[in-house]
Amino acid sequence: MHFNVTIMKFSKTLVQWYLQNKRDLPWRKTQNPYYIWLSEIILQQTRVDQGMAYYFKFVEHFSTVEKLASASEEKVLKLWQGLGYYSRARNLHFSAKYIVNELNGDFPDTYNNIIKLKGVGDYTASAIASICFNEATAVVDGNVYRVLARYFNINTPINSTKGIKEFKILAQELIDPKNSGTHNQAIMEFGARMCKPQNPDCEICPLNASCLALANNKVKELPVKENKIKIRNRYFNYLVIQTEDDKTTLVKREKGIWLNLYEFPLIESLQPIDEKAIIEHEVFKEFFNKLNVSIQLFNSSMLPHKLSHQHIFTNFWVIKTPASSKFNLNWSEINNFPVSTLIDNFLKQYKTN
DNA sequence: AAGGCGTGGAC
DNA sequence: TGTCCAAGCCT
Repeated sequence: MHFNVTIMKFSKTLVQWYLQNKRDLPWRKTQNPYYIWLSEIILQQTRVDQGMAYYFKFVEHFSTVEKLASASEEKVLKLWQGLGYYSRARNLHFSAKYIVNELNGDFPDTYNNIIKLKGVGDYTASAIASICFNEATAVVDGNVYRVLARYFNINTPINSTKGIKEFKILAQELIDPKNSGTHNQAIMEFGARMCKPQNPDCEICPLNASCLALANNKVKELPVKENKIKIRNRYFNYLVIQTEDDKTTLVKREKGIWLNLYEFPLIESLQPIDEKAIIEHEVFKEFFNKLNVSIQLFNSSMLPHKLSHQHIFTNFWVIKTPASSKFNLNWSEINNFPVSTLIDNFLKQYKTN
């Protein structure tokens, strides 16, 4: 019984702090599940500051789930361009079509049905169910892991199977069932603004008197995370075709990173390769067999593009050719295609030359 | 279950 | 500079 009192105090303290300190964010003005869904997908592994402009763009272009569903995937990906984790956009679009075509346009209104949407996992289903439908399902995101690991001094790795289960159960015990949406947003906002990863504001924290990590001087060690990712190096050689009549060619990526985005014809290698190797490569021969071409490296040294899990070193080879029916994309239309930030950065440089 | 999947801000 | 990691999900 004493523990229950503590639980209620925990939630009440968080919610009280939240109501006084919450940021004024656009998705906090609505309980429309479509908009909440949109915001939650955009904010997966993404900071509010980075996602905000995309939220406004999507609300403006797709004010309803029907409008999103009837758009082309290319349009959706183009609007998503620059935000990363593009499977979010593909799944968002897929699920919009599912809602319109299979659910008669009615957004699912329970955790169990919301989580059936592609791209929606335990976190997002809990967020939508609690915020929009007042279902008492606890969210566990990076903020919640941190707040709980510190407050209860838990050193189970948060990305282990055991940790995922343990923290979900704990979060579920702590939720205020009468106030689940606000509770969930409160603990996340608290983690983002007070119990920050670096330099948390423990001195002024409303929970500092009962925080076990603070009492045990473990704040900096928590939460524990295991399995550091290994970074692999990749070497990209893009064939930037420039015909005499100002045409070029883009191709759609068919696997791995940047799936369904567009890029120039690509020769990839495990180690850097030189111009001779490019010219002798099959892809090059396919495109330029018997054509009179000149080849020039655009960048002076390989351009590093660092992702969280791989480093891509890129050369952009500008290849000038006579007009050919093989190359029929006008340079003026190139901005209609969704491309990676790597390609986008190149295009900005190239066009100003 | 472990690895793939982006980008950019903070320190 | 490198390192961490952010309202995670999928396979």
